[in-house]
Amino acid sequence: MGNKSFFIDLNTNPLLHNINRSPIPRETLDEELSRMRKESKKLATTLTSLSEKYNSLQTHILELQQKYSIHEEDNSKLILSRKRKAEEEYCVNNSYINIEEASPKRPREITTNISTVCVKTSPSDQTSVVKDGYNWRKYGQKVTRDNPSPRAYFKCSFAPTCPVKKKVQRSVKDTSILVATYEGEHNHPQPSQAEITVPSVNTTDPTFLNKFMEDINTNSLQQQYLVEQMASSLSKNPSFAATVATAISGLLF
DNA sequence: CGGCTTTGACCCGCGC
DNA sequence: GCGCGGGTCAAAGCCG
Repeated sequence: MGNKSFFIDLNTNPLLHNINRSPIPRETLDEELSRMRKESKKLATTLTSLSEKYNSLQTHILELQQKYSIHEEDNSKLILSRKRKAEEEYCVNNSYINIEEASPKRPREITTNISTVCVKTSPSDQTSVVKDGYNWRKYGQKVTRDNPSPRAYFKCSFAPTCPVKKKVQRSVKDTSILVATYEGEHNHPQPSQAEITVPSVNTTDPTFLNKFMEDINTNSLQQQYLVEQMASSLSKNPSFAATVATAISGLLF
């Protein structure tokens, strides 16, 4: 046995075998085949485990959604005005939903593009700041009837040029969740991309998993968001599963 | 000193 | 018409 180190290319480029035709001993090939089978088994186990975790996460999300919708219904029957009910429903089924039309009950105010964003914060963080890359000026704060946490009112710093307003209030059910409601569209570029707390994720990007691993090590909030993104992508994006498999196999080897 | 936050007062729509 | 409650204003205070 001379040089025991050899290169495995997993047959990704069959042309290489034609170029390098030096004979490989059968024992070595058998050994390698056996090792690859083991690795394949390990990979299958990892994927099964990942799939199980995803399923349990999805079940959990569905349970939460059901809980929320039941609660909303109760609230609407008891105390909430129609307007407030409509506003809260924006956040029930997703973390980010665009609503094209404002409440018809307010004809005075022609508002378009109302959107709601739920942001998970650390429980110790008591501020009402949702970093989204724009600069905001707080112009009011109010304690509302249905929520003990005060609602903060913000205007874009570019006002009056920029008509965008933002309302931020903690969720009644989970005070670590900040619910930000945006009204209108910015008519200017984003002043600072660096301050964005919630990152946008391109799950079709092959380098996504590497970025994901880095993020896990640096930011727990981002970690939670990215896990949600992954769970969502597993169901919505067929190529994402392949990307995950590739990345995992990369880690294993 | 300028910009931002705080906070009480005021406005206005909605339901009764 | 009245009261309630959400949204906004604006003066005062704070901070870099």
